[in-house]
Amino acid sequence: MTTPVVTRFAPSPTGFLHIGGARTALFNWLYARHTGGRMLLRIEDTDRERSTEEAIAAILDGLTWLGIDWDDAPTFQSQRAGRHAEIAHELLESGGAYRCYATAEELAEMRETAKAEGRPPRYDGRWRDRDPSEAPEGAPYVVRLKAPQEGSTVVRDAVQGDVTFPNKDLDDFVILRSDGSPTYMLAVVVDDHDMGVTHVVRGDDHLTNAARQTMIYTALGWDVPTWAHIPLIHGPDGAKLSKRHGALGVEAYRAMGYMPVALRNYLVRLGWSHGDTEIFSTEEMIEWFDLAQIGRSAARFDFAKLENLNGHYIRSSDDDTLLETIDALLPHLETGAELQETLAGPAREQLRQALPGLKERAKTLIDLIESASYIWATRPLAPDEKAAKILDGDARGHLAALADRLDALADWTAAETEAVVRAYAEEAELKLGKVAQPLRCALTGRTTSPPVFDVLETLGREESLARIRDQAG
RNA sequence: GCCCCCAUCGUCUAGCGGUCCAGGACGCCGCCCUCUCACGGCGGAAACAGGGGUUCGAGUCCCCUUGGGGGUGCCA
Repeated sequence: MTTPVVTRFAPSPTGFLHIGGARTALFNWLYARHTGGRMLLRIEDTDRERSTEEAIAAILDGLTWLGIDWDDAPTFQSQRAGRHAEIAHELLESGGAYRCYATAEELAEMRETAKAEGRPPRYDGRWRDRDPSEAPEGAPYVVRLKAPQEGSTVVRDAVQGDVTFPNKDLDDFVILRSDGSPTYMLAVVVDDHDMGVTHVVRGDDHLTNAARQTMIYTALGWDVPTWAHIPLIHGPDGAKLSKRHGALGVEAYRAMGYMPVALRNYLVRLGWSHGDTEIFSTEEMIEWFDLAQIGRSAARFDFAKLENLNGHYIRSSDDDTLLETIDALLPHLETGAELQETLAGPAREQLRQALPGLKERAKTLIDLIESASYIWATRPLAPDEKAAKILDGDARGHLAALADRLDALADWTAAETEAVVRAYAEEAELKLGKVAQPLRCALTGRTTSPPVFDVLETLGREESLARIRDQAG
């Protein structure tokens, strides 16, 4: 009989759910679902200064959007401070911890001397073995763990293997602050233990903490959970992910038009693999996910691949699903309200019908919406804004020049137009398609690029417009 | 500084001692399909960081170097 797996995702609500956190949550979720266990959610709001309600909402919203759910109500670490302190005092009584009266100045000095002497900056244990009677009367104190000084602590990690830390490198860290509040180190251990967490799946940056936490578990006589420290996600340049890169909240990805399935699929392949498989359904992910296949090296975030995946999911979504996805996205877009209104009318049906043709070339939902904008564009278009939206500045100029040439032909045919367009494109060293597409589509009566009418209208080419319409039948 | 981790195409990765003159995917480049773009199809360039070992045999195991990253708080 094996204990059912309990994982947890424990974000600190000091910002949004960033991409790394999202993947950590995903891995925890997949592992729990794979094993038939549970995934719990714990909000680590111990740092009252930096924790905000908005951040909590953003995190829950982000998880939900990604399709990650959790079992039971979320635990709020801040509400468990009493329990944390209780354990700290237990440790104090059992001799596993001690009171330290060193002041901030002393600590700073300690660090500086250590640095100057080329030693690692660690607490020197000055109160470790001192008699409590020596304590300054009524002075504030912190509680430090009486960490073993000899030997080593081994973190048995499901991803990293056994990682050994010499105990002499780990000092007597603080577990209870002078104001009686617990530090992260203590709080995590107590919470994970109380919540019955069996597997701690989190970022690589916590590996050293795992050693310290192991010490707490040991001092308490508790079972150490299975660790799984997953490699971090880096920016495209290999440096730690920052705002500069993709360390945006997941809501930013939503706003950029990425579908949750696509982001999830992208994320799961960052650091984890199942042979050569690239596309996973949710069921497949759950079925195949395992800690053993998680890689050990950091991965770089690559927008191009995400985009490709997104395009894949847009193409393979059926029209109704796509429509629903767009509906869900609209509230999160700046111009969404307007569009929502539009799509409540007949434009909705037009959009649905245009979708099969449109979705073939869209990389994001934003692309999709923009390429469909001819449906609800107000006519005649305001020259500068709307036209620019449809064609960029250069293309617009080229189109005008092209229209000039076409007008110069007395009675042009599709073939002639083709020739003129080709010649022009060659002279202007243009990608043929960019300029020619709208015209050619119009000539053949294709509607894949309806903007041509709008553009010609905008350019005031009434004559050209009439001809094209004629030609197109 | 000290401790820890990592290291296969530009990127994500497969590879768990021989079947690897290293496979897939994205991106890139050609060609095909085609009224354009896209989709799709076909093909191509592109990697085991370097050096020592171990072994009959190393991308795969060990060590060193180099290069990345993380940690080193009364933050989490």
